[in-house]
Amino acid sequence: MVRARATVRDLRRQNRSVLLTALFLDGPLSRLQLSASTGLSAATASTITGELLDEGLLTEAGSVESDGGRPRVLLRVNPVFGHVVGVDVGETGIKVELFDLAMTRLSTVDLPVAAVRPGPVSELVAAGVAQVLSASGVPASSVLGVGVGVPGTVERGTSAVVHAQTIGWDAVPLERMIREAGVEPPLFVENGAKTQGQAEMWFGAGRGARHAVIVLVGSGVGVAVVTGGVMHRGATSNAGEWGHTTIVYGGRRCRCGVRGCLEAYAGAEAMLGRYREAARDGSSAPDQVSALEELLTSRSAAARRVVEESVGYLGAGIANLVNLFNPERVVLGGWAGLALGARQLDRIVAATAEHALRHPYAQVRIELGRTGPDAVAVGAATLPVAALLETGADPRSARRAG
Amino acid sequence: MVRARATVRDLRRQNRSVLLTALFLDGPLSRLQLSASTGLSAATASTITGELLDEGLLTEAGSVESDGGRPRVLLRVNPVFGHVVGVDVGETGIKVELFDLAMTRLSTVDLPVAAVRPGPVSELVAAGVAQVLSASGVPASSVLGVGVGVPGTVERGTSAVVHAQTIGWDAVPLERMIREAGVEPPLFVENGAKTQGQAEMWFGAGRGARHAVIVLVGSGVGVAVVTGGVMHRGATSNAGEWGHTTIVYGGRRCRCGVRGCLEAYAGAEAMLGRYREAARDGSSAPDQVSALEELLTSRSAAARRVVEESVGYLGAGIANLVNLFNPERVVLGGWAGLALGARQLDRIVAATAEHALRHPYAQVRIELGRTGPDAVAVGAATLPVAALLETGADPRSARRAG
DNA sequence: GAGGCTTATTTTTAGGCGCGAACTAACCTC
DNA sequence: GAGGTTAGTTCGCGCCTAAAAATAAGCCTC
Repeated sequence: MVRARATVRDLRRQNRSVLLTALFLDGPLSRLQLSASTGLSAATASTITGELLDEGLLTEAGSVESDGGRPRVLLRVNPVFGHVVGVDVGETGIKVELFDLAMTRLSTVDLPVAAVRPGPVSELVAAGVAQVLSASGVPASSVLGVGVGVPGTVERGTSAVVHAQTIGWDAVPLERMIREAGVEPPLFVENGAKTQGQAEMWFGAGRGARHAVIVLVGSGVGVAVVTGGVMHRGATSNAGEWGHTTIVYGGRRCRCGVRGCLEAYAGAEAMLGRYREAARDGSSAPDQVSALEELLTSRSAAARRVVEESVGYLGAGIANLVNLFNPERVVLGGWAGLALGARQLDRIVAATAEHALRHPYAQVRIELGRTGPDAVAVGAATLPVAALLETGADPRSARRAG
Repeated sequence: MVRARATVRDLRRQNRSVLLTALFLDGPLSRLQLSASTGLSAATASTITGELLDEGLLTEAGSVESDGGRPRVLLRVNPVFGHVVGVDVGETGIKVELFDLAMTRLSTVDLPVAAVRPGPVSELVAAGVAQVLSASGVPASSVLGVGVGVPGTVERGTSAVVHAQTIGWDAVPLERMIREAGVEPPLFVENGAKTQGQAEMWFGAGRGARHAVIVLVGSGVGVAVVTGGVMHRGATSNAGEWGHTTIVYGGRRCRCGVRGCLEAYAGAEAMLGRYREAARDGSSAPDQVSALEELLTSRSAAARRVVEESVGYLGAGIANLVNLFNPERVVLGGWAGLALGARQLDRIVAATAEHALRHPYAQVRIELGRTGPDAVAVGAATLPVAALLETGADPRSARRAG
């Protein structure tokens, strides 16, 4: 409600941003189409796109013949104006990916990690960034930014600080550390669930929704909430700790120490834990992923009961989000969420319907996620792109040339 | 992220809005103070305030001598530029209040209601509005808008529609009905918890916070969530149904039909219900308010256990909000919330601390509400004011003269 | 009590911006 | 190649804010 004052320069910046965003999200468009879809006059659309073409942000992308008139020239964001890097810092390894501005993946590097300690992780990130650049021949000066998705919450001050209880990170100044390890482009550190949510919003099942909840079920559970097209962060970027909301007051003890957290019931670890307790036949699976697969396909009564209960808890948890946020879309993602959802989406939806209020439930569509295994990295790479689009790539603010 | 295009007219509108909002919220200010606090140049602050003075939106409010220079002339929002009406539609009666633009209460009317049926309610609202106007001699043409706080959720389309399961309202076109009952000024229908939250944000314990959660415990429980200074509404204005989030999976059946809702544990009705079950000595109190008072002051073991448990459930519920929204402030309000909080705030805070994650909890301050019993009406009256401030009282858009 | 000093506000000037109208460009059909 | 049609550009206008200059309105000192 309380906005900041604005000047004519802000006007231009905003309209540049609007045009650039329209072109980025809705592919090649002619100047007149742009004018129609943004509401700007043809004159203004023309002068601004002219400016953006001069600056190298846009390129022409062929033309479309029309029935009897001058053909339209299609414009698009120049894929090689700059590049972006997305990094997924996981508990077992680091994935670094390089994209051009059309979000085409140019290079990928996977680096295994023995112990997720901040020092070595920062070094590996820097090494990975260098590797993807040299592998694809992209000069470092062309990189608009490096996005980093991390487990745990990210506090954004002058320099991002990471808190991740589960891997023992307490107030780790990761942004500074990565910078000191030799990464020069602007850094964007963000919680992995939020970067993955961003990927679903731009390229996956969240496309087009203004109010959406992206539920991520992996070993634990997390959520990214988008309201009014904006990712929800809260006062200190700690928002969205859905996994540790109480759903069974006085229930099972969670690894965070509290009783009855959703994560103690609905994550892969919790499901497998409850299964181990229920059936003493001991899964032989080597890792969580195949263990969950085994649990989900098992026909034993114990397995089926665990799965059924988990579906119930997850549905209730989703219903809580539906009641609180009233989204138009819920996207179920994360490796465990996709595995569970592939077989049980109907029943998850039914459990949600059972626990949610009729009215908000009637507004929502619940879908499976549609981004691949590198969603965290893709989402991380969108962060510098989002920054570029939001500022309208204002040439007056400091920016590295393309 | 995706904004709309803007023109020079939007610029002016926005800067008018910024100045007007600064004056409304931070009392009388001189032109130069305005310039400093908004970031606008002194010249612009001067021309815009000149315009607003001409239009009657502002008045001079004395001057302050300075040490050796020209004294500053203080400006303020003209209290009699227009008036606003706030209506609280409750389950037992309707309260109508008239304010000037300085939010000074000019007149109040309380109308008892036998059965909350939409038709009679609309008629009563219209009658109440007419009464407060004639009582204070304010002409109807001076009323900028009438805000109406209602139980249940409000769907805002071309005309607001109310859903309130608890009182049997299903898709009631209240806005149209009130209009047809003879209320002419613009109508602003909103959920009562949200209007009360708005009152706390502007005049109560929420002042100054950009991310806040206003928890309302009455007969049932509700919440208003403010993120980034904006009241959270969701896709169809149904957001914030905290009372029916599951906190005890499979627990007590709630009046909404689902098991384990927070409202089945933490509202006054739930507390009294559990008390009746626990202690068969039967309260003799004539109404809920005094019954709760009795419960809270009773020294019986049963009463103390019920209160203690309720504090735990409420704390867990608040912790869920803290984890999900990461607010800087939690305000506990509502008649039952204030009664409970007056004696047990420490223990509610402790219960919240116990259930919330360390980090988001460390950012939050939990306080008692500071608005009086007419908070819903005051908050409702702020709705037209907020609309006025947001549009910058643009004289080009249709508006009734002051 | 006149001149100088200080601070507040208004006026003037300059640089931008988006829009609408008029204009040019590039194609098609007959 | 004339006429028609659609796409894109140019130009003048009205508005906007910022910066600089001018004016207003007090206080202080000698």
